[in-house]
Amino acid sequence: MERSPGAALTSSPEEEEEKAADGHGEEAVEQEDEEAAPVVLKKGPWTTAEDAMLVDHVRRHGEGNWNAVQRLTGLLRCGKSCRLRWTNHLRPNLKKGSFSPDEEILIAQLHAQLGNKWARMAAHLPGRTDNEIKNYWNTRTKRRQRAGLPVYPPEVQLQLALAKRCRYDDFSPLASPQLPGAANVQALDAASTGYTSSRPAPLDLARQLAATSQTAVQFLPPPPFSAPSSPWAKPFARNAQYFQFAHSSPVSPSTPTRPLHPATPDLSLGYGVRSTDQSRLAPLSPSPGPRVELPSNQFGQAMPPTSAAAAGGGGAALPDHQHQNAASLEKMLQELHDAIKVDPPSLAPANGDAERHGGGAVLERHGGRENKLDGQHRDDDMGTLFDMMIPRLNAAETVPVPLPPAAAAPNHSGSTSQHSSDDQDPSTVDLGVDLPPVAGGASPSDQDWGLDGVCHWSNMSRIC
DNA sequence: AAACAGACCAACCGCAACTAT
DNA sequence: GATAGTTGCGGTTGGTCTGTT
Repeated sequence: MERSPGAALTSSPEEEEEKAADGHGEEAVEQEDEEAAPVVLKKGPWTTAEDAMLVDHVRRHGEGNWNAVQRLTGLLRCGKSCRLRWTNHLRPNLKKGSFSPDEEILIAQLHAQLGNKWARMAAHLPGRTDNEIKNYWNTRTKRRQRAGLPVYPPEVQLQLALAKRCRYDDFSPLASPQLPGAANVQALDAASTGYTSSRPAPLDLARQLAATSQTAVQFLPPPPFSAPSSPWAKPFARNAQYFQFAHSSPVSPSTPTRPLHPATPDLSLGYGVRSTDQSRLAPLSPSPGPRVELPSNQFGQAMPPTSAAAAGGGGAALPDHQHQNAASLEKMLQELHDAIKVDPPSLAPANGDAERHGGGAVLERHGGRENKLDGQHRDDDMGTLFDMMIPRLNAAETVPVPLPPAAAAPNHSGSTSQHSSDDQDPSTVDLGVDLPPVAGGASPSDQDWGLDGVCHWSNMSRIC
């Protein structure tokens, strides 16, 4: 193990650059090595001269053997630091700049599937580093949590809800056939990364649900990078509009576009809620392999029940597409009711389309089984799902729906820390659905989302 | 203009897995 | 198999930038 000996050198970058330029030749370091003198390694920001030395070293010797860099070049950096610098800043084909909207969506999906597996996520985002993704995610989740906004975009929330509904034990014996054309991150993960649990990741279950029931929850590739606006970091009203667009360019080689399934209802909930079948939501989980890693869920705090409403930016003056979204949600909810065979709370008028979906049998079978957990979780799950969806319906249809108290259990850990992440029981995965205190008679939707623009990212700083 | 807060970013630290001896 | 060295990963920290008061 390498430990940084001694105190870090503290001087200005200019000074360090000068030192690096004229002071640290190979001879000097070799001399030090011969004398076995302790080398005080430098810490802190890299100078351009150091970068040049490192680049030159990699050009000559290739990547790897990072501890030799200091020995061969005289660079007063530990191997770990060199590797980090190269990986995060110097290696070619790095993509700098802010994340595109589609990258943001993909990150959310990957995080929902993988948890805080930044390196694995980075593998699906060419040119991006794990550190970059990690910083991005932590910053935005912290901001969103503070604002009481959902951590995940609605489409991912829905998949999580489905996954939560379908407990692991219910599905573990089932095969998980790949959906048609589902070349995706999961396939890559399953093939190239190690899963460490014997149970499938939560989002696997949504896929299994989709495959088992004929309700066909479809998971499609993420949107391309050429979106005109950020669907997540921008006001949701605009998001919904954006996701009405049709795209075709692939995100990356690992997330190719795929043919759309013509007979598949769209369950993408907000980000891609369309009355058509054009959801591009990527498959979020591979077929359960021999080892399945459960996603860490470090977000103990849940989302407000109105989170889904944000996707549509619903409000008194709903644009047409948002009405469509609401109708689509309504239909989706009805389908889920039918599929899971749980009486929903009184909602908007039932949609007759729901009965044409024949997913109920299988789901009923699973839902009817006694779970390891107490029987309440079933209601909790549905409540969670309803909570995500109903407020949005409320916003669109002004149908008041009482929120199940079970889903209102807040968890205000308020931290994005990893401490609770990896050991959390995935069967109790928090969907990020939280119920902030609702004051007065206004609905959460009206209070929290869209109607007055408080959900806009630009307003975040003022919320708290 | 100054103070402050938040966002963003780069880098470090500790740990674990992997590999070579 | 044991040990040391190396690499990779994830969490955290601290500095800088930017917007707000």
